[in-house]
Amino acid sequence: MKIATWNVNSINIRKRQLFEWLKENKPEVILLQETKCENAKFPQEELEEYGYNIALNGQKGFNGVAILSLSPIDEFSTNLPNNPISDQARYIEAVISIEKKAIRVASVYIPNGEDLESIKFKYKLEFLEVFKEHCKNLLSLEEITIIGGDFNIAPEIIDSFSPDAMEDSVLFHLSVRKKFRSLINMGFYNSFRTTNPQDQKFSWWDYRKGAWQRNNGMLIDHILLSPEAADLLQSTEIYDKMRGLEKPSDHVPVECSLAL
DNA sequence: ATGTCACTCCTAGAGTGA
Repeated sequence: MKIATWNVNSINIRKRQLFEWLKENKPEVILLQETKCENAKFPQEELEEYGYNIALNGQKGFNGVAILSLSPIDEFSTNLPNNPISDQARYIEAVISIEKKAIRVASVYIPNGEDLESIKFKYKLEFLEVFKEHCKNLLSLEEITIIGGDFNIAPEIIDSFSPDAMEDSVLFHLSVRKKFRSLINMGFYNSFRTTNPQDQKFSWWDYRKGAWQRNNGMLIDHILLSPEAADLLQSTEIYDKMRGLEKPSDHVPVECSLAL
C-alpha cells in the first residue's frame, strides 16, 4: 500500500499534474497541503472519477489540506485541540478501512513562520506544541497511524543544502528542529530517514534565487509512522524529478510503502 | 539581484504569503 504526501501549491493550478501522477502511481492514500481552495470549489467530481474518496479542510486563497483515499473514509475530523490559529485550514485526519484494518491518517500543513522575529514564527512554535500533544494522544491509541505533510522543518543537517546558510532560516532554526526531534523521541518514525539513513534527498526548492537549478533544496515534507505502522514499512520514494516539470509545485510528492 | 509563483481585489497591478 502506497501512501503519499504532496504540497501542491494550489489544487486548481496543479490538478492536471495530480491526475497524471495518480494515474501512474495509484497511491492508496494521498495527503495534500496548500490546496488554496474552498471546499465548494475543490475539483471533487474529477478526482472521484479516478476512484478517490475525499475529505477536505479548505479555505479561500491560502492554506487548505485534504485526504484522498481509494478505500472509503469511515470518519474524519479537522479539529486540532488548542490550535492557536484555528481559523487557518492546516489539519485533517481520517480513519480508513483497508483490507479490514483501520488505518488512521492525517495531513498537516505546519506554518512556515516567515522569519524568526515574526509573530508568525511564534505561532509556528505554538502550533508545533499543540500538534505534538495531539500526536501523543494518537500514539496512545496504539493504532496504525500515518501523519504526513509539509512540516516546514528540515530536521537534520543532511536535510538542508547548506546548514550554515540556513542556520537562521525558519525552516532550519534549532528551535523547530528540536520540536521535530521531540516528535520522533515520542515514538514516531520518519519514514524516509528510516529506510534511507544516509541519503540526501530534498522535497522542496524555493521558486526564487534559481534554487532548483542550483539544487538548493531542503527536505521539509515528511511522513511519520506510529510503531504499529513502522513495523509494516517497506520502502520510501521522493519524486524529485517532478520539480523539473513545466509549471511545477515548489514541493514534490514524498511516499512510503507499507505491507498491509 | 529577494532572481518566482499563486493568491486577493472595485480586472490592473499592487499587496500578501510562501
